[in-house]
Amino acid sequence: MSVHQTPEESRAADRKERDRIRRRMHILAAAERIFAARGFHEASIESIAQEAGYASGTIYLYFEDKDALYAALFSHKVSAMVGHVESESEKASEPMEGLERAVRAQFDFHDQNREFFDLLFRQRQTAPAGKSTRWKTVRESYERHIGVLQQLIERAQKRKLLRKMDSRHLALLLLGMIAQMTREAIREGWSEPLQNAANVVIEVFLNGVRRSA
Amino acid sequence: MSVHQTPEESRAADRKERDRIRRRMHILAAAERIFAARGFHEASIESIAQEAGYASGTIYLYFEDKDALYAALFSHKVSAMVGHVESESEKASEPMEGLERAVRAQFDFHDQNREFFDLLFRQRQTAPAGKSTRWKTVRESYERHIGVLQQLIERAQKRKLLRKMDSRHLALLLLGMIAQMTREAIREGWSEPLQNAANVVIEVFLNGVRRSA
Amino acid sequence: MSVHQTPEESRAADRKERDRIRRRMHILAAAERIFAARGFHEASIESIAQEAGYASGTIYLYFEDKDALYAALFSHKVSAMVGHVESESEKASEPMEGLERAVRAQFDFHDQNREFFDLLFRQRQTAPAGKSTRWKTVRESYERHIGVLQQLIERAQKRKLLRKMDSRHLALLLLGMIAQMTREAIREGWSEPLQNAANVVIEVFLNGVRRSA
Amino acid sequence: MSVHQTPEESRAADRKERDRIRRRMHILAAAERIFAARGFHEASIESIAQEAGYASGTIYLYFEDKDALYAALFSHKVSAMVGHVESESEKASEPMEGLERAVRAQFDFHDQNREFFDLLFRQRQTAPAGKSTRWKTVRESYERHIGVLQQLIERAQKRKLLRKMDSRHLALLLLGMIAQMTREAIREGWSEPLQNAANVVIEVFLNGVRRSA
DNA sequence: TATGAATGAGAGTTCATTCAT
DNA sequence: CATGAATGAACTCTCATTCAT
Repeated sequence: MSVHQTPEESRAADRKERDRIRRRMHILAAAERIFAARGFHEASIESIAQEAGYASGTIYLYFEDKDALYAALFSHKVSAMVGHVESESEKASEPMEGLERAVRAQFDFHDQNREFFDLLFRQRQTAPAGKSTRWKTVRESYERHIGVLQQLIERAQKRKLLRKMDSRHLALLLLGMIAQMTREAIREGWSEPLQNAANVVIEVFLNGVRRSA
Repeated sequence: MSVHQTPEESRAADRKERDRIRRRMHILAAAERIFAARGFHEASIESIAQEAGYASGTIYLYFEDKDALYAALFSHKVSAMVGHVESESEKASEPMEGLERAVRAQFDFHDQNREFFDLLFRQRQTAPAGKSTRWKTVRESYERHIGVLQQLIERAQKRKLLRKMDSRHLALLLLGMIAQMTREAIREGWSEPLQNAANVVIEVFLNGVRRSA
Repeated sequence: MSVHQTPEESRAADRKERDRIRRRMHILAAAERIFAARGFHEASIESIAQEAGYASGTIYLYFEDKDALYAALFSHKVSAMVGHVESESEKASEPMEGLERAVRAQFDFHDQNREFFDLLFRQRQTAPAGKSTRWKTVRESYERHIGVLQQLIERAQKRKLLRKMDSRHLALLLLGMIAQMTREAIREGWSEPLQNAANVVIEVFLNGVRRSA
Repeated sequence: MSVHQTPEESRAADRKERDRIRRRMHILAAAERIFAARGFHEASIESIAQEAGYASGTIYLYFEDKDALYAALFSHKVSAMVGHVESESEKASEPMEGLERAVRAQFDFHDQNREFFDLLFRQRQTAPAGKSTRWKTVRESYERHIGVLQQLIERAQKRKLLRKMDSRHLALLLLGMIAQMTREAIREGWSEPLQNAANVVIEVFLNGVRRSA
């Protein structure tokens, strides 16, 4: 009732909050498995709840509705991906290595989240009516992701390591190639990791396919 | 009732059949618009029928069920795309030109079918239970599509115009880049045609992005 | 336009009318096969029309709606059955023989119309709303049918050949036994004719099953 | 979540299960009224739900589909009938009394379930495609029902109380007479109980209708 | 007369969401 | 906090019926 809290109350509240977040993440993980396996519409709240070991009503204590759960999953995953790619690329001392690291990091991430990426690529591009704000953050994360690649490219261009072409276009092309290889891996059920695919993508992206005279 | 037909009867039957096919195509076109705008699940038969100017029951006179309509749309579109790309590439006298023509033809096609391609890339990779035969032809068309690019690449490799790399991988990378640019065009609502995007793709694919010393 | 007809016109009109009745009967025969095989709801107008060699719309030129067709079938069949049983029983010179002939005639009829009788016994006892007048005649035929048996029984009772029991009840019991044997024949797919069943029914009905001391 | 249950949990689970069964029975009772009044096809799930005081979707929490509800009703009723007839007949010390008790028990049961029996006799003899296992138990109950009568008859035959005739045929004839009287009671809206009808059936079955010299 | 394409009401069924316990 | 029974809107699909040809 009071806005003032004793230290104990505060600590208890903290723990409560932490517990709540942990349970939220637990549900999110269950949702990922189910959504990834079946897609948005074929995945029922009931099945997600079951996967998480809860009853269906409980989901609604942590997420406003099905779309919110879905959006939260995307938000979480895409953020993590950007973070991973960004931090990996920052380990490099020079832009070309950074670019290569970024591509490898991306494939890494895909490797560990194959089903999710199938979902990601299939994602409808337009948010359902009335839920657009919710998807804005996802969109922003995605933009930041492109931005990371774009910056690396631009830095390399400044150092005259890469040709002068529209950096956003180039970033998109890189992503397109990565996405396609991941989808192929899913489709064909590739068992080996995607580092080989990473090599091909980097090679083609940097040097093209034309036979040098 | 009779197995014998007068010429008139025959002609009348022909016209009936043609009419039927025309109406089918009309529904298919409506379905394309609705499916493309909303995706499979969000698109209701009712809305497709309305778009086509029919009552909902009428759809079922032309397609067995919703999935059949969806599959027919894919079958039709993907076949047309393969045909277009293939015939365009065959106009070329030598493989490198053929490859370029193929890429441009593909972008051409995307330009005229932007929404559909959004749908295509989002397409679930597994057919719904019990409808798998129906989707086999779609899958085969898609494979043939990759095959066309693959062959062009291989021919160029034989003439030592392209480097020796896995031709299927290269074909996939090309498609991945094309797909990504098309999605970007949809996402951003690009108004200009995609030929500029085609140039970038061809340039990067052939020469890579590394600045030659 | 004129209400007066020349003799030719009259004859032509007669033939037209006869043709119309022939086609009606043709449809009725097709309807019998389909209704008997599937029951009222599972039988579609389309399938009946097909069976008759017509298009579905044509059925409506001869019958007001599906229920009317169904009722007409019952009306026709039950009338025929009563007629057959009645005329057979009238060949007898004395009531007991008449009763036996009636039972045999009934089984005869069932034998030639097995599927239809399955339908008859399954028939809903209440007419659909708004169609009750149509079913009145069917009901009346059925009553007349019971009446025929009842009269035979009463005549035999008057001659002290049968015991004094409620004649309507006895008529119903006879019908009940016949019906049950026919249904069993349908259920089990008996191939031989039902005359053996007729013997059992007559024997039991007349003499009961108690072993005489 | 835990496999271990405290006694309270166990009791709570028991009550839950009992509640569930009670609600199932409640729906079954509503379904009986509606099905009996209208037949399978004319009875909508919506109307059954309404009769039970539920929304339509709720029905599906207790029964897989409409056919399952229908089959459950039959299963339940026919089992109860067999049980009732069997246990009544077993109260008798000798077969003839057993037979009489069986017939009376059957009429008893019909008296309390008139509408249902109208439905029972109208029941389609062939199960819908893909649902045949569900109907097998109903069929088996029905066979057991005939079997009970058959056994009583055979026992009486062994004691030379009844004549040597096919016992299954005799059982069927009994059932046929009972059914017919029940249907007549429904059709005519008899208000008095059916024990009078039972007397007639027993009398005719045992002694026949022929006037002894 | 006959056709059969088109209709649209109505059915069964699913499932996200709510809320009393 | 968690539950899961109940809800009811929304959807797909069927088919008796109509009517322009």
